[in-house]
Amino acid sequence: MARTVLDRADAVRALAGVFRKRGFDGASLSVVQQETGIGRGSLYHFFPDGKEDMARAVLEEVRAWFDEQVFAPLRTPEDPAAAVGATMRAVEEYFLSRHCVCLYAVMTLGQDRPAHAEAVRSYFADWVELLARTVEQAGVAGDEARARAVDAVAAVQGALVLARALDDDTVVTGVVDRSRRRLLDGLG
Amino acid sequence: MARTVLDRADAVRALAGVFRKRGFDGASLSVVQQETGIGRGSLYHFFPDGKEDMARAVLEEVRAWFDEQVFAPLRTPEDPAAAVGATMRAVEEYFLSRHCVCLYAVMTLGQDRPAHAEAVRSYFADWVELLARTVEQAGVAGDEARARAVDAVAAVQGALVLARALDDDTVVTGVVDRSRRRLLDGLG
DNA sequence: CCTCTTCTGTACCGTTCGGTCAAGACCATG
DNA sequence: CATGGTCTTGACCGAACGGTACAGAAGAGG
Repeated sequence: MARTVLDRADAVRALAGVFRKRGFDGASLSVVQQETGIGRGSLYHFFPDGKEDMARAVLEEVRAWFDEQVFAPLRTPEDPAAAVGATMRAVEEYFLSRHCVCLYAVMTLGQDRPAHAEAVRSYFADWVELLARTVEQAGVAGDEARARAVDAVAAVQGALVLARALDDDTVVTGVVDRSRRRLLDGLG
Repeated sequence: MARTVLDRADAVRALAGVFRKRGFDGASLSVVQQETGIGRGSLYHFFPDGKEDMARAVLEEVRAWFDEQVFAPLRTPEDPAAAVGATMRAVEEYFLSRHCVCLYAVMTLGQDRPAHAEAVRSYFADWVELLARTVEQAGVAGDEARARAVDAVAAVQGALVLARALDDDTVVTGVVDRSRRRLLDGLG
Protein backbone atom coordinates (compact mmCIF):
# COMPACT_ATOMS: atom_id res chain seq x y z
CA MET A 1 0.00 0.00 0.00
CA ALA A 2 0.99 3.60 -0.47
CA ARG A 3 3.51 4.74 2.05
CA THR A 4 3.77 8.49 2.18
CA VAL A 5 6.16 8.48 5.16
CA LEU A 6 4.32 11.02 7.23
CA ASP A 7 5.78 12.84 10.17
CA ARG A 8 3.78 13.19 13.36
CA ALA A 9 4.63 16.87 13.48
CA ASP A 10 3.17 17.32 10.01
CA ALA A 11 0.02 15.54 11.15
CA VAL A 12 -0.27 17.86 14.14
CA ARG A 13 0.08 20.93 11.95
CA ALA A 14 -2.53 19.64 9.51
CA LEU A 15 -4.87 18.79 12.38
CA ALA A 16 -4.48 22.28 13.82
CA GLY A 17 -5.62 23.71 10.51
CA VAL A 18 -8.74 21.58 10.43
CA PHE A 19 -9.59 22.30 14.07
CA ARG A 20 -9.18 26.00 13.47
CA LYS A 21 -11.49 25.94 10.50
CA ARG A 22 -14.13 23.59 11.86
CA GLY A 23 -13.82 23.51 15.62
CA PHE A 24 -13.24 20.31 17.51
CA ASP A 25 -16.76 18.98 17.19
CA GLY A 26 -17.02 20.01 13.56
CA ALA A 27 -13.83 18.19 12.65
CA SER A 28 -15.12 14.67 12.26
CA LEU A 29 -12.66 11.94 11.42
CA SER A 30 -14.02 11.73 7.88
CA VAL A 31 -13.48 15.46 7.43
CA VAL A 32 -10.01 15.26 8.93
CA GLN A 33 -9.17 12.37 6.65
CA GLN A 34 -10.45 14.25 3.64
CA GLU A 35 -8.88 17.65 4.36
CA THR A 36 -5.50 16.38 5.53
CA GLY A 37 -5.17 13.37 3.28
CA ILE A 38 -4.22 11.32 6.33
CA GLY A 39 -6.06 8.04 6.65
CA ARG A 40 -7.67 6.68 9.77
CA GLY A 41 -4.91 4.13 10.18
CA SER A 42 -2.17 6.74 10.32
CA LEU A 43 -4.24 8.98 12.56
CA TYR A 44 -4.71 6.25 15.15
CA HIS A 45 -1.10 5.22 14.80
CA PHE A 46 0.11 8.68 15.80
CA PHE A 47 -2.71 9.41 18.22
CA PRO A 48 -3.65 6.09 19.85
CA ASP A 49 -6.20 7.68 22.17
CA GLY A 50 -8.17 9.08 19.28
CA LYS A 51 -9.59 12.53 18.92
CA GLU A 52 -8.81 13.63 22.47
CA ASP A 53 -5.22 12.71 21.79
CA MET A 54 -5.23 14.83 18.64
CA ALA A 55 -6.68 17.75 20.57
CA ARG A 56 -4.01 17.45 23.23
CA ALA A 57 -1.23 17.28 20.65
CA VAL A 58 -2.50 20.32 18.81
CA LEU A 59 -2.80 22.36 22.00
CA GLU A 60 0.70 21.32 23.05
CA GLU A 61 2.08 22.48 19.72
CA VAL A 62 0.42 25.87 20.08
CA ARG A 63 1.68 26.15 23.62
CA ALA A 64 5.23 25.33 22.53
CA TRP A 65 5.05 27.97 19.82
CA PHE A 66 3.89 30.59 22.30
CA ASP A 67 6.58 29.59 24.78
CA GLU A 68 9.22 30.10 22.13
CA GLN A 69 7.93 33.11 20.27
CA VAL A 70 5.53 35.05 22.47
CA PHE A 71 6.52 34.26 26.04
CA ALA A 72 10.29 34.09 25.47
CA PRO A 73 10.76 37.89 25.19
CA LEU A 74 8.97 38.23 28.53
CA ARG A 75 11.05 35.69 30.44
CA THR A 76 14.36 37.56 30.63
CA PRO A 77 13.55 41.05 29.52
CA GLU A 78 16.70 43.14 29.48
CA ASP A 79 14.66 45.96 28.01
CA PRO A 80 11.08 45.51 29.32
CA ALA A 81 9.59 48.07 26.95
CA ALA A 82 11.18 46.40 23.94
CA ALA A 83 10.02 43.00 25.20
CA VAL A 84 6.41 44.20 25.34
CA GLY A 85 6.72 45.41 21.79
CA ALA A 86 8.24 42.14 20.62
CA THR A 87 5.65 39.94 22.27
CA MET A 88 2.73 41.90 20.86
CA ARG A 89 4.27 41.88 17.40
CA ALA A 90 4.67 38.08 17.60
CA VAL A 91 1.06 37.65 18.71
CA GLU A 92 -0.27 39.77 15.89
CA GLU A 93 1.74 37.93 13.28
CA TYR A 94 0.74 34.56 14.70
CA PHE A 95 -3.02 35.07 14.64
CA LEU A 96 -3.07 36.92 11.33
CA SER A 97 -1.41 33.91 9.74
CA ARG A 98 -3.79 31.50 11.54
CA HIS A 99 -7.11 32.86 10.30
CA CYS A 100 -7.68 34.75 13.55
CA VAL A 101 -8.43 31.62 15.57
CA CYS A 102 -6.95 30.89 18.98
CA LEU A 103 -7.34 27.18 19.65
CA TYR A 104 -7.18 27.72 23.40
CA ALA A 105 -10.10 30.13 23.16
CA VAL A 106 -11.99 27.54 21.15
CA MET A 107 -11.56 25.17 24.07
CA THR A 108 -13.31 27.53 26.48
CA LEU A 109 -16.54 26.92 24.61
CA GLY A 110 -18.45 23.75 24.00
CA GLN A 111 -17.85 22.66 27.55
CA ASP A 112 -17.84 19.30 29.22
CA ARG A 113 -14.19 19.21 28.27
CA PRO A 114 -12.61 19.33 31.71
CA ALA A 115 -9.88 17.28 30.07
CA HIS A 116 -8.14 20.38 28.71
CA ALA A 117 -9.38 22.91 31.25
CA GLU A 118 -6.09 22.99 33.15
CA ALA A 119 -4.03 23.44 29.97
CA VAL A 120 -6.30 26.30 28.92
CA ARG A 121 -6.13 27.92 32.34
CA SER A 122 -2.36 27.82 32.54
CA TYR A 123 -1.97 29.11 28.97
CA PHE A 124 -3.91 32.27 29.75
CA ALA A 125 -2.68 32.57 33.34
CA ASP A 126 0.95 32.35 32.25
CA TRP A 127 0.40 34.83 29.47
CA VAL A 128 -1.15 37.39 31.82
CA GLU A 129 1.40 36.75 34.55
CA LEU A 130 4.46 37.10 32.31
CA LEU A 131 3.10 40.21 30.66
CA ALA A 132 2.17 41.79 33.99
CA ARG A 133 5.62 41.15 35.41
CA THR A 134 7.32 42.74 32.42
CA VAL A 135 5.08 45.78 32.49
CA GLU A 136 5.85 46.15 36.19
CA GLN A 137 9.57 45.97 35.46
CA ALA A 138 9.07 48.72 32.93
CA GLY A 139 7.95 50.94 35.76
CA VAL A 140 4.22 50.42 36.32
CA ALA A 141 2.88 49.71 39.82
CA GLY A 142 1.95 46.08 40.55
CA ASP A 143 -1.84 46.25 40.54
CA GLU A 144 -1.94 48.59 37.59
CA ALA A 145 0.52 46.41 35.70
CA ARG A 146 -1.64 43.35 36.21
CA ALA A 147 -4.77 45.21 35.12
CA ARG A 148 -2.99 46.37 31.97
CA ALA A 149 -1.89 42.80 31.23
CA VAL A 150 -5.40 41.42 31.67
CA ASP A 151 -6.74 44.16 29.42
CA ALA A 152 -4.16 43.43 26.74
CA VAL A 153 -4.76 39.67 26.62
CA ALA A 154 -8.52 40.22 26.64
CA ALA A 155 -8.17 42.80 23.88
CA VAL A 156 -6.28 40.34 21.69
CA GLN A 157 -8.82 37.57 22.21
CA GLY A 158 -11.73 39.92 21.64
CA ALA A 159 -10.10 41.28 18.51
CA LEU A 160 -10.02 37.76 17.12
CA VAL A 161 -13.76 37.33 17.71
CA LEU A 162 -14.49 40.68 16.13
CA ALA A 163 -12.19 40.10 13.17
CA ARG A 164 -13.92 36.82 12.34
CA ALA A 165 -17.40 38.24 12.80
CA LEU A 166 -16.73 41.30 10.65
CA ASP A 167 -14.41 39.43 8.31
CA ASP A 168 -11.88 42.21 8.73
CA ASP A 169 -8.33 41.41 9.79
CA THR A 170 -7.48 45.06 10.31
CA VAL A 171 -9.41 44.89 13.57
CA VAL A 172 -6.63 42.73 14.96
CA THR A 173 -3.95 45.09 13.71
CA GLY A 174 -5.64 48.11 15.23
CA VAL A 175 -6.51 46.60 18.57
CA VAL A 176 -3.07 45.07 19.05
CA ASP A 177 -1.37 48.36 18.17
CA ARG A 178 -3.39 50.35 20.65
CA SER A 179 -3.02 47.67 23.33
CA ARG A 180 0.75 47.76 23.00
CA ARG A 181 0.76 51.52 23.37
CA ARG A 182 -1.54 51.35 26.38
CA LEU A 183 0.60 48.76 28.13
CA LEU A 184 3.46 51.23 28.33
CA ASP A 185 1.42 54.41 28.61
CA GLY A 186 2.95 57.18 30.69
CA LEU A 187 6.47 55.76 30.58
CA GLY A 188 9.72 57.27 29.40
CA MET B 1 -50.41 12.01 27.20
CA ALA B 2 -48.98 14.65 29.45
CA ARG B 3 -49.61 18.11 28.16
CA THR B 4 -47.39 20.63 29.79
CA VAL B 5 -48.59 23.51 27.64
CA LEU B 6 -45.20 24.90 26.85
CA ASP B 7 -44.58 28.35 25.50
CA ARG B 8 -42.25 28.83 22.57
CA ALA B 9 -40.50 31.66 24.40
CA ASP B 10 -39.80 29.31 27.31
CA ALA B 11 -38.37 26.79 24.89
CA VAL B 12 -36.08 29.45 23.38
CA ARG B 13 -34.81 30.47 26.80
CA ALA B 14 -34.17 26.86 27.77
CA LEU B 15 -32.39 26.22 24.48
CA ALA B 16 -30.20 29.26 24.99
CA GLY B 17 -29.06 27.81 28.29
CA VAL B 18 -28.12 24.49 26.75
CA PHE B 19 -26.33 26.14 23.80
CA ARG B 20 -24.38 28.35 26.18
CA LYS B 21 -23.25 25.39 28.25
CA ARG B 22 -22.51 22.96 25.45
CA GLY B 23 -22.07 24.91 22.27
CA PHE B 24 -24.18 24.26 19.21
CA ASP B 25 -22.48 21.05 18.19
CA GLY B 26 -22.31 19.78 21.74
CA ALA B 27 -26.02 20.28 22.26
CA SER B 28 -27.36 17.15 20.64
CA LEU B 29 -31.10 16.69 20.50
CA SER B 30 -30.90 13.98 23.15
CA VAL B 31 -29.02 16.35 25.46
CA VAL B 32 -31.46 19.16 24.73
CA GLN B 33 -34.37 16.86 25.45
CA GLN B 34 -32.80 15.73 28.70
CA GLU B 35 -31.70 19.14 30.01
CA THR B 36 -34.79 21.07 29.03
CA GLY B 37 -37.38 18.38 29.57
CA ILE B 38 -38.80 19.19 26.15
CA GLY B 39 -39.43 16.20 23.95
CA ARG B 40 -38.42 15.87 20.32
CA GLY B 41 -41.99 16.28 19.17
CA SER B 42 -42.44 19.62 20.92
CA LEU B 43 -39.06 20.78 19.70
CA TYR B 44 -39.95 20.09 16.09
CA HIS B 45 -43.38 21.57 16.60
CA PHE B 46 -41.90 24.93 17.64
CA PHE B 47 -38.87 24.74 15.36
CA PRO B 48 -39.98 22.92 12.19
CA ASP B 49 -36.62 23.38 10.49
CA GLY B 50 -34.80 21.57 13.24
CA LYS B 51 -31.60 22.57 14.95
CA GLU B 52 -30.81 25.43 12.59
CA ASP B 53 -34.22 26.85 13.42
CA MET B 54 -33.46 26.60 17.13
CA ALA B 55 -30.15 28.36 16.63
CA ARG B 56 -31.81 31.16 14.71
CA ALA B 57 -34.51 31.61 17.35
CA VAL B 58 -31.97 31.74 20.15
CA LEU B 59 -29.84 34.30 18.32
CA GLU B 60 -32.90 36.41 17.61
CA GLU B 61 -33.84 36.40 21.27
CA VAL B 62 -30.35 37.55 22.27
CA ARG B 63 -30.43 40.22 19.60
CA ALA B 64 -33.80 41.47 20.83
CA TRP B 65 -32.49 41.65 24.38
CA PHE B 66 -29.48 43.66 23.27
CA ASP B 67 -31.64 45.96 21.18
CA GLU B 68 -33.79 46.71 24.21
CA GLN B 69 -31.25 46.80 26.99
CA VAL B 70 -27.80 47.49 25.57
CA PHE B 71 -28.38 49.34 22.31
CA ALA B 72 -31.37 51.39 23.44
CA PRO B 73 -29.35 53.84 25.56
CA LEU B 74 -27.16 54.48 22.53
CA ARG B 75 -29.98 55.20 20.08
CA THR B 76 -31.19 58.54 21.42
CA PRO B 77 -28.55 59.60 23.88
CA GLU B 78 -29.56 62.88 25.50
CA ASP B 79 -26.53 62.55 27.73
CA PRO B 80 -23.90 60.60 25.72
CA ALA B 81 -21.60 60.07 28.68
CA ALA B 82 -24.43 58.64 30.77
CA ALA B 83 -25.50 56.45 27.86
CA VAL B 84 -22.04 54.92 27.63
CA GLY B 85 -22.17 54.17 31.34
CA ALA B 86 -25.62 52.61 31.05
CA THR B 87 -24.78 50.41 28.09
CA MET B 88 -21.64 49.04 29.68
CA ARG B 89 -23.46 48.36 32.93
CA ALA B 90 -26.15 46.43 31.04
CA VAL B 91 -23.53 44.40 29.19
CA GLU B 92 -21.72 43.48 32.37
CA GLU B 93 -24.88 42.41 34.12
CA TYR B 94 -26.04 40.42 31.10
CA PHE B 95 -22.94 38.29 30.68
CA LEU B 96 -22.32 37.78 34.39
CA SER B 97 -25.80 36.27 34.64
CA ARG B 98 -25.24 34.18 31.49
CA HIS B 99 -22.14 32.28 32.55
CA CYS B 100 -19.89 34.58 30.57
CA VAL B 101 -20.94 33.19 27.20
CA CYS B 102 -21.86 35.32 24.20
CA LEU B 103 -23.83 33.16 21.79
CA TYR B 104 -22.88 35.37 18.86
CA ALA B 105 -19.21 34.82 19.66
CA VAL B 106 -19.87 31.10 19.80
CA MET B 107 -21.16 31.33 16.24
CA THR B 108 -17.88 32.77 14.96
CA LEU B 109 -16.23 29.43 15.67
CA GLY B 110 -16.95 26.00 14.30
CA GLN B 111 -17.40 27.46 10.87
CA ASP B 112 -19.17 26.24 7.80
CA ARG B 113 -22.18 28.04 9.25
CA PRO B 114 -22.63 30.76 6.64
CA ALA B 115 -26.27 30.52 7.64
CA HIS B 116 -25.84 32.84 10.61
CA ALA B 117 -22.83 34.80 9.38
CA GLU B 118 -24.87 37.86 8.46
CA ALA B 119 -26.71 37.96 11.78
CA VAL B 120 -23.39 37.71 13.61
CA ARG B 121 -21.83 40.41 11.48
CA SER B 122 -24.65 42.88 11.98
CA TYR B 123 -24.80 42.20 15.72
CA PHE B 124 -21.18 43.22 16.18
CA ALA B 125 -21.22 45.90 13.49
CA ASP B 126 -24.27 47.59 15.01
CA TRP B 127 -22.78 47.39 18.47
CA VAL B 128 -19.55 49.05 17.38
CA GLU B 129 -21.34 51.61 15.22
CA LEU B 130 -23.80 52.73 17.89
CA LEU B 131 -21.11 52.93 20.52
CA ALA B 132 -18.78 54.87 18.23
CA ARG B 133 -21.47 57.37 17.37
CA THR B 134 -22.29 58.00 21.01
CA VAL B 135 -18.65 58.44 21.96
CA GLU B 136 -18.29 60.90 19.12
CA GLN B 137 -21.31 62.83 20.37
CA ALA B 138 -19.65 62.96 23.75
CA GLY B 139 -16.86 64.92 22.17
CA VAL B 140 -14.32 62.49 20.72
CA ALA B 141 -13.10 62.87 17.15
CA GLY B 142 -14.60 60.45 14.62
CA ASP B 143 -11.68 58.09 13.97
CA GLU B 144 -10.67 58.05 17.59
CA ALA B 145 -14.25 57.39 18.65
CA ARG B 146 -14.51 54.42 16.35
CA ALA B 147 -11.20 53.01 17.58
CA ARG B 148 -12.38 53.35 21.16
CA ALA B 149 -15.63 51.57 20.32
CA VAL B 150 -13.83 48.68 18.62
CA ASP B 151 -11.50 48.40 21.59
CA ALA B 152 -14.41 48.33 24.04
CA VAL B 153 -16.39 45.65 22.24
CA ALA B 154 -13.26 43.57 21.77
CA ALA B 155 -12.38 44.03 25.43
CA VAL B 156 -15.78 42.72 26.50
CA GLN B 157 -15.57 39.67 24.25
CA GLY B 158 -12.01 38.94 25.31
CA ALA B 159 -12.94 39.32 28.95
CA LEU B 160 -15.53 36.58 28.47
CA VAL B 161 -12.92 34.22 27.06
CA LEU B 162 -10.52 35.00 29.87
CA ALA B 163 -13.16 34.72 32.58
CA ARG B 164 -14.15 31.26 31.40
CA ALA B 165 -10.58 30.09 31.02
CA LEU B 166 -9.50 31.34 34.44
CA ASP B 167 -12.90 30.58 36.00
CA ASP B 168 -12.89 34.08 37.44
CA ASP B 169 -15.86 36.39 36.83
CA THR B 170 -14.02 39.38 38.29
CA VAL B 171 -12.08 39.58 35.03
CA VAL B 172 -15.27 40.73 33.34
CA THR B 173 -15.98 43.28 36.06
CA GLY B 174 -12.49 44.75 35.87
CA VAL B 175 -12.19 44.85 32.11
CA VAL B 176 -15.63 46.38 31.63
CA ASP B 177 -14.96 49.02 34.28
CA ARG B 178 -11.70 50.09 32.72
CA SER B 179 -13.19 49.99 29.21
CA ARG B 180 -15.99 52.31 30.24
CA ARG B 181 -13.52 54.76 31.72
CA ARG B 182 -11.35 54.60 28.62
CA LEU B 183 -14.27 55.28 26.29
CA LEU B 184 -14.77 58.69 27.85
CA ASP B 185 -11.16 59.42 28.74
CA GLY B 186 -10.14 63.06 28.50
CA LEU B 187 -13.67 64.42 28.59
CA GLY B 188 -15.33 66.90 30.91
C1' DC C 1 17.68 -12.25 0.69
C1' DC C 2 14.86 -12.42 5.03
C1' DT C 3 12.66 -10.23 8.93
C1' DC C 4 11.08 -6.97 12.09
C1' DT C 5 9.16 -2.60 12.83
C1' DT C 6 6.82 1.22 11.23
C1' DC C 7 3.38 3.14 8.76
C1' DT C 8 -1.08 3.08 5.71
C1' DG C 9 -5.70 1.82 3.56
C1' DT C 10 -10.04 -0.20 4.25
C1' DA C 11 -13.72 -2.84 5.83
C1' DC C 12 -16.30 -3.02 9.72
C1' DC C 13 -18.23 -2.37 14.61
C1' DG C 14 -21.69 -0.42 17.92
C1' DT C 15 -23.48 4.05 19.10
C1' DT C 16 -25.39 8.34 18.47
C1' DC C 17 -26.68 11.80 15.40
C1' DG C 18 -30.60 14.95 13.33
C1' DG C 19 -34.97 14.24 11.72
C1' DT C 20 -39.76 11.85 10.84
C1' DC C 21 -44.03 9.84 11.98
C1' DA C 22 -48.48 8.13 13.65
C1' DA C 23 -51.11 8.16 17.47
C1' DG C 24 -52.67 10.04 21.89
C1' DA C 25 -53.94 13.91 25.11
C1' DC C 26 -55.68 18.34 25.98
C1' DC C 27 -58.34 22.57 25.09
C1' DA C 28 -61.38 25.63 22.70
C1' DT C 29 -65.08 25.96 20.22
C1' DG C 30 -69.89 24.41 18.79
C1' DC D 1 -71.03 15.73 23.75
C1' DA D 2 -68.78 15.98 19.27
C1' DT D 3 -65.09 18.08 16.65
C1' DG D 4 -60.90 20.10 15.10
C1' DG D 5 -56.65 22.31 16.15
C1' DT D 6 -52.79 22.42 19.28
C1' DC D 7 -49.38 20.27 21.59
C1' DT D 8 -46.71 15.97 23.19
C1' DT D 9 -44.86 11.41 23.20
C1' DG D 10 -41.89 7.59 22.00
C1' DA D 11 -40.67 4.49 18.56
C1' DC D 12 -38.34 4.61 14.50
C1' DC D 13 -35.28 5.87 10.23
C1' DG D 14 -30.96 6.29 7.42
C1' DA D 15 -26.66 8.56 7.87
C1' DA D 16 -22.68 9.71 10.14
C1' DC D 17 -20.10 9.36 14.23
C1' DG D 18 -15.60 7.72 16.82
C1' DG D 19 -13.05 3.75 17.16
C1' DT D 20 -11.11 -1.15 16.00
C1' DA D 21 -9.02 -4.89 13.38
C1' DC D 22 -6.21 -6.51 10.13
C1' DA D 23 -3.73 -7.21 6.03
C1' DG D 24 -0.44 -5.11 3.05
C1' DA D 25 3.57 -2.00 1.76
C1' DA D 26 7.92 0.34 2.66
C1' DG D 27 12.22 0.91 4.97
C1' DA D 28 16.20 -0.73 8.31
C1' DG D 29 19.36 -4.19 9.86
C1' DG D 30 21.28 -8.40 9.35
